[in-house]
Amino acid sequence: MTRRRGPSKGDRRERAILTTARDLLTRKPLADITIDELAAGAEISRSSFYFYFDSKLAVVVALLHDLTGELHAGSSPWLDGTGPDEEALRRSLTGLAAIWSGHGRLLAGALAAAPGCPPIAAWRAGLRDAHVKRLAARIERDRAAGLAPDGPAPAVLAGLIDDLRLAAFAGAADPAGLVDDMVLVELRILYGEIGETGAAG
Amino acid sequence: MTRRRGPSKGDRRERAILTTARDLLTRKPLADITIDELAAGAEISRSSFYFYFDSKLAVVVALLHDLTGELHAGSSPWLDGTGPDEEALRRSLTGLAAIWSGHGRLLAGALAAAPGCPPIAAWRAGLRDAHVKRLAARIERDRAAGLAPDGPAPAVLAGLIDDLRLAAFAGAADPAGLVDDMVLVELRILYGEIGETGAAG
DNA sequence: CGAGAAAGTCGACACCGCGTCGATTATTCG
DNA sequence: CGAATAATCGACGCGGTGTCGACTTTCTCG
Repeated sequence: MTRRRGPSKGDRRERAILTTARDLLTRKPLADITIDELAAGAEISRSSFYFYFDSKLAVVVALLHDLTGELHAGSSPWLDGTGPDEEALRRSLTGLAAIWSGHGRLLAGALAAAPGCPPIAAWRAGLRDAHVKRLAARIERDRAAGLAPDGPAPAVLAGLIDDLRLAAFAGAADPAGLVDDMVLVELRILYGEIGETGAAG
Repeated sequence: MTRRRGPSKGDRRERAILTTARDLLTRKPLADITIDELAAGAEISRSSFYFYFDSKLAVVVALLHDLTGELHAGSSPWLDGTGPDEEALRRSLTGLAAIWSGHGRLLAGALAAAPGCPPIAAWRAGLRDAHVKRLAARIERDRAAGLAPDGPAPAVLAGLIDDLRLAAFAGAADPAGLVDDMVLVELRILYGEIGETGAAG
Protein backbone atom coordinates (compact mmCIF):
# COMPACT_ATOMS: atom_id res chain seq x y z
CA MET A 1 0.00 0.00 0.00
CA THR A 2 2.74 2.46 0.92
CA ARG A 3 5.56 3.18 -1.45
CA ARG A 4 3.97 4.16 -4.74
CA ARG A 5 5.67 6.44 -7.24
CA GLY A 6 8.78 8.41 -6.39
CA PRO A 7 11.98 7.54 -8.25
CA SER A 8 14.79 8.60 -5.96
CA LYS A 9 16.64 8.63 -2.62
CA GLY A 10 15.23 5.70 -0.76
CA ASP A 11 15.56 3.85 -3.99
CA ARG A 12 19.19 3.31 -3.21
CA ARG A 13 18.17 1.84 0.09
CA GLU A 14 15.89 -0.58 -1.65
CA ARG A 15 18.77 -1.60 -3.87
CA ALA A 16 21.01 -1.89 -0.85
CA ILE A 17 18.57 -4.26 0.80
CA LEU A 18 18.45 -6.37 -2.31
CA THR A 19 22.19 -6.58 -2.74
CA THR A 20 22.67 -7.23 0.95
CA ALA A 21 20.24 -10.10 0.68
CA ARG A 22 22.06 -11.47 -2.34
CA ASP A 23 25.29 -11.18 -0.44
CA LEU A 24 24.13 -12.87 2.71
CA LEU A 25 22.49 -15.64 0.74
CA THR A 26 25.82 -16.69 -0.67
CA ARG A 27 27.01 -17.13 2.89
CA LYS A 28 24.11 -18.69 4.74
CA PRO A 29 20.65 -20.17 4.23
CA LEU A 30 17.63 -17.95 4.06
CA ALA A 31 16.26 -19.10 7.40
CA ASP A 32 19.36 -17.82 9.16
CA ILE A 33 19.04 -14.34 7.73
CA THR A 34 17.27 -11.84 9.92
CA ILE A 35 15.54 -8.64 8.94
CA ASP A 36 17.94 -6.85 11.22
CA GLU A 37 20.83 -7.88 9.04
CA LEU A 38 19.09 -6.84 5.88
CA ALA A 39 18.29 -3.45 7.39
CA ALA A 40 21.81 -3.08 8.73
CA GLY A 41 23.19 -3.79 5.29
CA ALA A 42 21.22 -0.84 3.98
CA GLU A 43 22.12 1.28 7.01
CA ILE A 44 18.58 1.75 8.19
CA SER A 45 16.81 0.54 11.30
CA ARG A 46 14.89 -2.65 11.38
CA SER A 47 11.54 -0.94 11.38
CA SER A 48 12.53 1.16 8.38
CA PHE A 49 12.99 -2.05 6.47
CA TYR A 50 9.24 -2.43 6.40
CA PHE A 51 8.94 0.76 4.45
CA TYR A 52 10.57 -1.02 1.56
CA PHE A 53 9.44 -4.61 1.83
CA ASP A 54 6.63 -6.37 3.56
CA SER A 55 8.78 -9.21 4.75
CA LYS A 56 11.93 -11.18 4.24
CA LEU A 57 10.17 -13.34 1.71
CA ALA A 58 9.18 -10.28 -0.29
CA VAL A 59 12.86 -9.51 -0.75
CA VAL A 60 13.44 -13.00 -2.00
CA VAL A 61 10.55 -12.71 -4.40
CA ALA A 62 12.06 -9.53 -5.82
CA LEU A 63 15.41 -11.23 -6.20
CA LEU A 64 13.71 -14.13 -7.88
CA HIS A 65 11.94 -11.96 -10.40
CA ASP A 66 15.25 -10.42 -11.33
CA LEU A 67 16.39 -13.89 -12.25
CA THR A 68 13.44 -14.74 -14.42
CA GLY A 69 14.90 -13.28 -17.56
CA GLU A 70 18.20 -15.02 -17.10
CA LEU A 71 16.42 -18.28 -16.57
CA HIS A 72 14.58 -18.03 -19.84
CA ALA A 73 17.56 -16.80 -21.80
CA GLY A 74 19.53 -19.11 -24.01
CA SER A 75 17.15 -21.99 -24.19
CA SER A 76 15.10 -20.85 -27.15
CA PRO A 77 17.30 -22.50 -29.77
CA TRP A 78 16.70 -25.78 -28.01
CA LEU A 79 13.04 -25.35 -27.13
CA ASP A 80 12.06 -23.97 -30.51
CA GLY A 81 14.12 -26.49 -32.43
CA THR A 82 13.49 -30.04 -33.51
CA GLY A 83 15.10 -33.42 -33.06
CA PRO A 84 18.11 -34.40 -30.95
CA ASP A 85 19.99 -31.16 -31.39
CA GLU A 86 22.69 -31.90 -28.88
CA GLU A 87 24.46 -28.59 -29.20
CA ALA A 88 21.38 -26.48 -28.61
CA LEU A 89 20.51 -28.59 -25.59
CA ARG A 90 23.99 -28.26 -24.24
CA ARG A 91 23.86 -24.50 -24.56
CA SER A 92 20.54 -24.39 -22.76
CA LEU A 93 21.84 -26.50 -19.91
CA THR A 94 25.09 -24.59 -19.70
CA GLY A 95 23.16 -21.40 -19.13
CA LEU A 96 21.06 -23.02 -16.46
CA ALA A 97 24.12 -24.41 -14.74
CA ALA A 98 25.71 -20.98 -14.66
CA ILE A 99 22.69 -19.52 -12.94
CA TRP A 100 22.70 -22.30 -10.37
CA SER A 101 26.38 -21.74 -9.75
CA GLY A 102 25.83 -18.08 -9.04
CA HIS A 103 22.50 -18.11 -7.29
CA GLY A 104 22.16 -21.61 -5.97
CA ARG A 105 21.60 -20.59 -2.37
CA LEU A 106 18.93 -18.12 -3.36
CA LEU A 107 17.11 -20.60 -5.52
CA ALA A 108 17.44 -23.44 -3.06
CA GLY A 109 16.30 -21.31 -0.17
CA ALA A 110 13.40 -19.88 -2.08
CA LEU A 111 12.25 -23.21 -3.41
CA ALA A 112 12.39 -24.70 0.06
CA ALA A 113 10.19 -21.90 1.30
CA ALA A 114 7.77 -22.23 -1.60
CA PRO A 115 5.20 -24.32 0.24
CA GLY A 116 3.98 -21.75 2.71
CA CYS A 117 4.81 -18.75 0.56
CA PRO A 118 2.32 -18.46 -2.28
CA PRO A 119 4.20 -15.77 -4.20
CA ILE A 120 7.27 -17.95 -4.43
CA ALA A 121 5.22 -20.99 -5.31
CA ALA A 122 3.50 -18.97 -8.01
CA TRP A 123 6.79 -17.78 -9.42
CA ARG A 124 8.12 -21.28 -9.57
CA ALA A 125 4.91 -22.58 -11.06
CA GLY A 126 4.97 -19.95 -13.77
CA LEU A 127 8.53 -20.76 -14.67
CA ARG A 128 7.81 -24.45 -14.71
CA ASP A 129 4.68 -24.10 -16.77
CA ALA A 130 6.44 -22.02 -19.35
CA HIS A 131 9.22 -24.54 -19.71
CA VAL A 132 6.91 -27.53 -19.69
CA LYS A 133 4.62 -26.02 -22.26
CA ARG A 134 7.38 -25.28 -24.73
CA LEU A 135 9.11 -28.58 -24.17
CA ALA A 136 5.88 -30.52 -24.48
CA ALA A 137 5.17 -28.79 -27.76
CA ARG A 138 8.63 -29.73 -28.93
CA ILE A 139 8.04 -33.34 -28.04
CA GLU A 140 4.76 -33.36 -29.95
CA ARG A 141 6.48 -31.90 -32.97
CA ASP A 142 9.20 -34.50 -32.80
CA ARG A 143 6.76 -37.34 -32.44
CA ALA A 144 4.61 -36.11 -35.28
CA ALA A 145 7.71 -35.95 -37.43
CA GLY A 146 8.74 -39.43 -36.41
CA LEU A 147 11.87 -38.08 -34.77
CA ALA A 148 11.05 -39.23 -31.27
CA PRO A 149 9.56 -42.46 -29.97
CA ASP A 150 6.19 -42.61 -28.32
CA GLY A 151 5.99 -42.69 -24.56
CA PRO A 152 4.51 -40.77 -21.66
CA ALA A 153 2.24 -37.85 -22.46
CA PRO A 154 4.40 -34.96 -23.64
CA ALA A 155 3.37 -32.74 -20.74
CA VAL A 156 4.25 -35.42 -18.21
CA LEU A 157 7.57 -36.15 -19.81
CA ALA A 158 8.38 -32.46 -19.97
CA GLY A 159 7.43 -32.13 -16.34
CA LEU A 160 9.76 -34.92 -15.34
CA ILE A 161 12.59 -33.32 -17.24
CA ASP A 162 11.93 -30.02 -15.53
CA ASP A 163 11.90 -31.76 -12.16
CA LEU A 164 15.11 -33.53 -12.99
CA ARG A 165 16.88 -30.31 -13.91
CA LEU A 166 15.84 -28.67 -10.71
CA ALA A 167 16.83 -31.57 -8.52
CA ALA A 168 20.10 -32.22 -10.28
CA PHE A 169 21.38 -28.67 -10.31
CA ALA A 170 20.04 -27.86 -6.87
CA GLY A 171 21.94 -30.72 -5.36
CA ALA A 172 25.12 -30.40 -7.32
CA ALA A 173 28.27 -28.94 -5.84
CA ASP A 174 29.46 -28.05 -9.32
CA PRO A 175 26.49 -27.64 -11.68
CA ALA A 176 28.69 -26.94 -14.69
CA GLY A 177 30.31 -30.32 -14.33
CA LEU A 178 26.94 -31.94 -14.67
CA VAL A 179 26.02 -30.45 -18.02
CA ASP A 180 27.43 -33.15 -20.26
CA ASP A 181 25.77 -35.88 -18.29
CA MET A 182 22.48 -34.03 -18.24
CA VAL A 183 22.63 -33.59 -22.01
CA LEU A 184 23.03 -37.29 -22.43
CA VAL A 185 20.31 -38.16 -19.98
CA GLU A 186 17.78 -35.74 -21.41
CA LEU A 187 18.44 -36.98 -24.91
CA ARG A 188 17.92 -40.53 -23.77
CA ILE A 189 14.69 -39.62 -22.02
CA LEU A 190 13.41 -37.93 -25.13
CA TYR A 191 14.85 -40.07 -27.88
CA GLY A 192 16.08 -43.24 -26.30
CA GLU A 193 19.53 -44.45 -27.22
CA ILE A 194 20.87 -42.40 -30.12
CA GLY A 195 23.81 -43.05 -32.41
CA GLU A 196 26.42 -45.37 -31.03
CA THR A 197 27.96 -44.97 -27.67
CA GLY A 198 29.94 -48.12 -27.41
CA ALA A 199 28.02 -51.03 -26.04
CA ALA A 200 24.32 -51.86 -26.21
CA GLY A 201 23.38 -55.40 -27.08
CA MET B 1 21.62 -36.60 28.51
CA THR B 2 18.37 -37.21 30.35
CA ARG B 3 16.15 -40.13 29.46
CA ARG B 4 18.26 -43.26 29.61
CA ARG B 5 16.90 -46.71 30.33
CA GLY B 6 13.42 -47.17 31.76
CA PRO B 7 10.87 -48.98 29.58
CA SER B 8 7.49 -47.69 30.73
CA LYS B 9 4.96 -44.97 31.48
CA GLY B 10 6.32 -41.90 29.77
CA ASP B 11 7.07 -44.17 26.86
CA ARG B 12 3.45 -43.93 25.89
CA ARG B 13 3.78 -40.17 25.92
CA GLU B 14 6.72 -40.37 23.57
CA ARG B 15 4.65 -42.51 21.24
CA ALA B 16 1.76 -40.10 21.57
CA ILE B 17 3.97 -37.23 20.49
CA LEU B 18 5.16 -39.18 17.51
CA THR B 19 1.72 -40.20 16.35
CA THR B 20 0.38 -36.72 16.96
CA ALA B 21 3.13 -35.37 14.77
CA ARG B 22 2.32 -37.90 12.07
CA ASP B 23 -1.30 -36.92 12.33
CA LEU B 24 -0.78 -33.21 12.12
CA LEU B 25 1.63 -33.58 9.26
CA THR B 26 -1.07 -35.09 7.11
CA ARG B 27 -3.08 -31.94 7.69
CA LYS B 28 -0.58 -29.11 7.54
CA PRO B 29 3.05 -28.34 6.76
CA LEU B 30 5.72 -28.79 9.36
CA ALA B 31 6.32 -25.08 9.78
CA ASP B 32 2.74 -24.57 10.90
CA ILE B 33 2.97 -27.16 13.63
CA THR B 34 3.79 -25.84 17.05
CA ILE B 35 5.32 -27.61 20.00
CA ASP B 36 2.19 -26.72 21.93
CA GLU B 37 0.12 -28.84 19.59
CA LEU B 38 2.49 -31.75 19.82
CA ALA B 39 2.42 -31.55 23.61
CA ALA B 40 -1.34 -31.18 23.66
CA GLY B 41 -1.68 -34.26 21.51
CA ALA B 42 0.17 -36.21 24.18
CA GLU B 43 -1.75 -34.49 26.95
CA ILE B 44 1.27 -32.94 28.56
CA SER B 45 2.32 -29.33 28.93
CA ARG B 46 4.55 -27.62 26.46
CA SER B 47 7.54 -27.67 28.77
CA SER B 48 7.10 -31.37 29.39
CA PHE B 49 7.57 -31.92 25.71
CA TYR B 50 11.22 -31.08 26.15
CA PHE B 51 11.61 -34.02 28.43
CA TYR B 52 11.03 -36.27 25.45
CA PHE B 53 12.49 -34.41 22.52
CA ASP B 54 14.98 -31.62 22.11
CA SER B 55 12.96 -29.85 19.48
CA LYS B 56 10.32 -30.16 16.82
CA LEU B 57 12.94 -31.28 14.34
CA ALA B 58 14.01 -34.07 16.63
CA VAL B 59 10.50 -35.48 16.38
CA VAL B 60 10.73 -35.34 12.63
CA VAL B 61 14.05 -37.12 12.68
CA ALA B 62 12.53 -39.91 14.73
CA LEU B 63 9.63 -40.18 12.34
CA LEU B 64 12.05 -40.25 9.45
CA HIS B 65 14.04 -43.08 10.92
CA ASP B 66 10.86 -45.08 11.26
CA LEU B 67 10.42 -44.72 7.55
CA THR B 68 13.88 -45.89 6.61
CA GLY B 69 12.95 -49.54 6.51
CA GLU B 70 9.91 -48.95 4.38
CA LEU B 71 11.97 -46.92 1.98
CA HIS B 72 14.43 -49.71 1.46
CA ALA B 73 11.81 -52.43 1.24
CA GLY B 74 10.73 -53.82 -2.06
CA SER B 75 13.49 -52.50 -4.22
CA SER B 76 15.96 -55.32 -3.75
CA PRO B 77 14.65 -57.40 -6.66
CA TRP B 78 15.33 -54.44 -8.89
CA LEU B 79 18.60 -53.25 -7.39
CA ASP B 80 20.08 -56.72 -7.10
CA GLY B 81 18.89 -57.79 -10.52
CA THR B 82 20.25 -57.33 -14.00
CA GLY B 83 19.11 -55.83 -17.26
CA PRO B 84 15.90 -53.99 -18.09
CA ASP B 85 13.70 -55.95 -15.70
CA GLU B 86 10.62 -53.77 -16.10
CA GLU B 87 8.53 -55.63 -13.57
CA ALA B 88 11.06 -55.42 -10.78
CA LEU B 89 11.53 -51.74 -11.46
CA ARG B 90 7.81 -51.16 -11.43
CA ARG B 91 7.46 -52.89 -8.11
CA SER B 92 10.24 -50.80 -6.65
CA LEU B 93 8.65 -47.59 -7.85
CA THR B 94 5.19 -48.62 -6.76
CA GLY B 95 6.47 -49.07 -3.24
CA LEU B 96 8.12 -45.69 -3.31
CA ALA B 97 5.00 -44.05 -4.63
CA ALA B 98 2.96 -45.56 -1.84
CA ILE B 99 5.28 -44.11 0.76
CA TRP B 100 5.09 -40.69 -0.83
CA SER B 101 1.33 -40.93 -0.90
CA GLY B 102 1.16 -41.65 2.77
CA HIS B 103 3.99 -39.56 4.11
CA GLY B 104 4.51 -36.89 1.50
CA ARG B 105 4.04 -34.00 3.90
CA LEU B 106 6.54 -35.44 6.34
CA LEU B 107 9.12 -36.11 3.66
CA ALA B 108 8.62 -32.80 1.91
CA GLY B 109 8.76 -30.86 5.14
CA ALA B 110 11.80 -32.69 6.35
CA LEU B 111 13.67 -32.37 3.10
CA ALA B 112 12.92 -28.66 2.99
CA ALA B 113 14.37 -28.30 6.45
CA ALA B 114 17.41 -30.41 5.64
CA PRO B 115 19.78 -27.52 4.95
CA GLY B 116 20.02 -26.08 8.43
CA CYS B 117 19.25 -29.36 10.19
CA PRO B 118 22.29 -31.65 9.99
CA PRO B 119 20.54 -34.75 11.34
CA ILE B 120 17.95 -34.59 8.60
CA ALA B 121 20.55 -33.88 5.98
CA ALA B 122 22.55 -36.84 7.21
CA TRP B 123 19.54 -39.10 7.08
CA ARG B 124 18.79 -38.09 3.54
CA ALA B 125 22.42 -38.44 2.54
CA GLY B 126 22.59 -41.92 3.98
CA LEU B 127 19.49 -42.99 2.16
CA ARG B 128 20.72 -41.50 -1.08
CA ASP B 129 24.15 -43.02 -0.78
CA ALA B 130 22.73 -46.44 -0.17
CA HIS B 131 20.50 -46.22 -3.20
CA VAL B 132 23.15 -44.71 -5.42
CA LYS B 133 25.71 -47.28 -4.43
CA ARG B 134 23.50 -50.23 -5.23
CA LEU B 135 22.18 -48.72 -8.42
CA ALA B 136 25.64 -47.75 -9.58
CA ALA B 137 26.81 -51.30 -8.99
CA ARG B 138 23.88 -52.54 -11.02
CA ILE B 139 24.79 -50.23 -13.87
CA GLU B 140 28.35 -51.47 -13.83
CA ARG B 141 27.17 -55.05 -13.92
CA ASP B 142 24.90 -54.31 -16.86
CA ARG B 143 27.59 -52.54 -18.77
CA ALA B 144 30.10 -55.25 -18.16
CA ALA B 145 27.57 -57.75 -19.46
CA GLY B 146 26.86 -55.63 -22.50
CA LEU B 147 23.28 -55.13 -21.38
CA ALA B 148 23.46 -51.38 -21.03
CA PRO B 149 25.10 -48.73 -23.20
CA ASP B 150 28.00 -46.66 -22.00
CA GLY B 151 27.37 -43.16 -20.73
CA PRO B 152 27.86 -41.07 -17.63
CA ALA B 153 29.79 -42.57 -14.75
CA PRO B 154 27.53 -45.09 -13.00
CA ALA B 155 27.56 -43.14 -9.75
CA VAL B 156 26.54 -39.94 -11.49
CA LEU B 157 23.79 -41.62 -13.45
CA ALA B 158 22.52 -43.30 -10.33
CA GLY B 159 22.57 -39.97 -8.54
CA LEU B 160 20.51 -38.35 -11.26
CA ILE B 161 17.97 -41.12 -11.08
CA ASP B 162 17.74 -40.74 -7.34
CA ASP B 163 17.26 -37.00 -7.73
CA LEU B 164 14.61 -37.56 -10.33
CA ARG B 165 12.65 -39.91 -8.12
CA LEU B 166 12.69 -37.46 -5.27
CA ALA B 167 11.66 -34.50 -7.37
CA ALA B 168 9.00 -36.34 -9.29
CA PHE B 169 7.26 -37.95 -6.34
CA ALA B 170 7.67 -34.93 -4.10
CA GLY B 171 5.93 -32.71 -6.59
CA ALA B 172 3.24 -35.11 -7.70
CA ALA B 173 -0.33 -34.80 -6.50
CA ASP B 174 -0.81 -38.50 -7.19
CA PRO B 175 2.51 -40.36 -7.00
CA ALA B 176 0.96 -43.68 -7.92
CA GLY B 177 -0.19 -42.28 -11.24
CA LEU B 178 3.37 -41.48 -12.09
CA VAL B 179 4.78 -44.95 -11.70
CA ASP B 180 4.32 -46.16 -15.26
CA ASP B 181 5.89 -43.06 -16.70
CA MET B 182 8.77 -43.24 -14.26
CA VAL B 183 9.40 -46.85 -15.21
CA LEU B 184 9.66 -45.86 -18.81
CA VAL B 185 11.87 -42.89 -18.16
CA GLU B 186 14.25 -44.75 -15.89
CA LEU B 187 14.58 -47.56 -18.38
CA ARG B 188 15.37 -45.08 -21.11
CA ILE B 189 17.94 -43.36 -18.96
CA LEU B 190 19.61 -46.65 -18.23
CA TYR B 191 19.16 -48.54 -21.46
CA GLY B 192 18.06 -46.12 -24.12
CA GLU B 193 15.01 -46.92 -26.20
CA ILE B 194 13.94 -50.49 -25.65
CA GLY B 195 11.36 -52.36 -27.68
CA GLU B 196 8.02 -50.68 -28.06
CA THR B 197 5.96 -49.86 -25.03
CA GLY B 198 2.28 -49.48 -25.26
CA ALA B 199 1.75 -47.50 -22.08
CA ALA B 200 0.22 -44.15 -22.91
CA GLY B 201 -0.66 -43.99 -26.50
C1' DC C 1 7.43 -50.89 54.46
C1' DG C 2 9.73 -46.76 53.52
C1' DA C 3 13.61 -43.75 52.10
C1' DG C 4 15.91 -42.07 48.31
C1' DA C 5 16.84 -42.06 43.41
C1' DA C 6 15.03 -41.62 39.04
C1' DA C 7 11.24 -40.44 35.99
C1' DG C 8 8.02 -37.24 34.86
C1' DT C 9 5.47 -32.69 35.19
C1' DC C 10 4.77 -27.95 35.23
C1' DG C 11 4.74 -22.71 35.69
C1' DA C 12 7.54 -18.89 35.22
C1' DC C 13 10.98 -16.70 32.91
C1' DA C 14 14.17 -14.73 29.41
C1' DC C 15 15.02 -14.54 24.64
C1' DC C 16 14.43 -13.74 19.91
C1' DG C 17 12.41 -12.37 15.67
C1' DC C 18 8.41 -10.52 13.56
C1' DG C 19 5.13 -6.90 12.23
C1' DT C 20 2.59 -2.57 13.62
C1' DC C 21 1.71 2.14 15.20
C1' DG C 22 2.31 6.81 15.91
C1' DA C 23 5.24 10.40 16.22
C1' DT C 24 9.05 12.76 13.99
C1' DT C 25 12.11 14.52 10.50
C1' DA C 26 13.54 15.11 5.58
C1' DT C 27 12.15 16.20 0.79
C1' DT C 28 9.81 17.56 -2.94
C1' DC C 29 6.88 20.50 -5.52
C1' DG C 30 3.14 23.78 -6.46
C1' DC D 1 6.72 29.49 1.77
C1' DG D 2 3.85 25.78 3.12
C1' DA D 3 1.44 21.45 2.28
C1' DA D 4 1.71 16.83 0.73
C1' DT D 5 4.59 12.97 0.50
C1' DA D 6 8.88 10.20 1.41
C1' DA D 7 11.56 8.29 4.79
C1' DT D 8 13.07 7.14 9.56
C1' DC D 9 12.81 5.47 14.03
C1' DG D 10 11.62 3.83 18.94
C1' DA D 11 8.43 1.51 21.42
C1' DC D 12 5.13 -1.89 21.74
C1' DG D 13 2.67 -6.45 21.60
C1' DC D 14 2.64 -11.02 19.84
C1' DG D 15 3.83 -15.72 19.36
C1' DG D 16 7.07 -19.31 19.52
C1' DT D 17 11.28 -21.24 21.60
C1' DG D 18 14.12 -23.23 25.09
C1' DT D 19 15.71 -23.29 30.04
C1' DC D 20 15.43 -23.52 35.06
C1' DG D 21 14.10 -24.90 39.42
C1' DA D 22 10.72 -26.72 42.21
C1' DC D 23 7.36 -30.08 42.73
C1' DT D 24 5.01 -34.83 42.37
C1' DT D 25 4.86 -39.47 41.01
C1' DT D 26 6.86 -43.92 40.38
C1' DC D 27 10.22 -47.25 40.74
C1' DT D 28 13.69 -50.03 43.50
C1' DC D 29 16.07 -52.29 46.92
C1' DG D 30 17.66 -52.59 51.84
